[in-house]
Amino acid sequence: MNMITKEGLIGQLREKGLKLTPQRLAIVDALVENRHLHPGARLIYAEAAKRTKTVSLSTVYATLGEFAQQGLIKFLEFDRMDNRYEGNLEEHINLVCRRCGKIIDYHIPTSIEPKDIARELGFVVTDARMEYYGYCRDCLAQPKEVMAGEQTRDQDG
Amino acid sequence: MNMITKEGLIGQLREKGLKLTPQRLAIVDALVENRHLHPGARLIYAEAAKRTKTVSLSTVYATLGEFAQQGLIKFLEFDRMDNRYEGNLEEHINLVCRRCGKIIDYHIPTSIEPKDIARELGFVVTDARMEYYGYCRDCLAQPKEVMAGEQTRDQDG
DNA sequence: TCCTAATCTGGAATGATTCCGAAATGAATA
DNA sequence: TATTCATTTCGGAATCATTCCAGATTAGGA
Repeated sequence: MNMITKEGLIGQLREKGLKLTPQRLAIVDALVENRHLHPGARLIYAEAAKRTKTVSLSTVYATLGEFAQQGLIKFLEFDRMDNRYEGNLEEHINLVCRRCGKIIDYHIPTSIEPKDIARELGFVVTDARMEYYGYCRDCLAQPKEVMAGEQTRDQDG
Repeated sequence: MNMITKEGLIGQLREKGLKLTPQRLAIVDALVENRHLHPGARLIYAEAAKRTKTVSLSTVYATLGEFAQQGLIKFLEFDRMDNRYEGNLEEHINLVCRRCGKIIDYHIPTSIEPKDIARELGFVVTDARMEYYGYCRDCLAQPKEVMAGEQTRDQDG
């Protein structure tokens, strides 16, 4: 496992010489406590706001960007207008439910070898990202009527 | 292979009862002729505009959305503010170069079995998407100085 | 306690995408 | 060929996540 923890993140901030501001600590908390949700900036903002007197959305964006850049968390470009961040740095597939939006991590048993790609195409892989879209167990358990007539997204049926 | 072709797309439009307007034909051409580029809406708009008297960006968006919804092309949610569409419907990995932005298709030799996921998690996969980020051969061939100091993106290092 | 680079902030700006009502037009039909 | 109308197109406004900015604040070393 390679999940973010409060201590781990704070330790890394110290190592990298980044200041420990109340805003950052609040964001760290929000991040860790919601790590399984693949939270977006808005959620982190809302959660962080509960934990400190002042935080602005600008700060949340800047901080998450900084964290991602430093490799503390992973940035997911997603969902058109709602990016997400994740604390699971392990290689895995994100299973994205088209109905409820929930994201489930699925550990990859065998992955495509970056070495093969480098050899074949000369392309050096630095980062991967995989998503399978579909319907999660909970949503499948819903009565049919509820599922029917629901467009998954505007565009990509 | 399962690449889009002009005849194929037009045939499908007919089958599905969609009208063949000059705008759509121009978009079809733009799509087919740039299929290896994973073009975004702006590019298609620019290319389509060369091929017909009138096209609006709204129309391009609507049309690409319609095509994707009908399964003629695949919609890629991407790049924060610049989505892409692709004509390669085959299962593959998109190799995204962090420097020049080029996207190379890499055919998947062995993929993760949706059946396994369904059995283990009850998650039914309807659609997949995989991206490996890194540097393409051409960019790696550049002198080091050019590569140095280049941030891949704002956020996700 | 001082000092300064690092941070924070609110609001304006950005830019892709969507929405909307009205005008235009394929193409089926008479 | 003319008629008809559901489909498509259009442009411009609206949306909305994210970024930018310039000034105010502050963490933390000296």
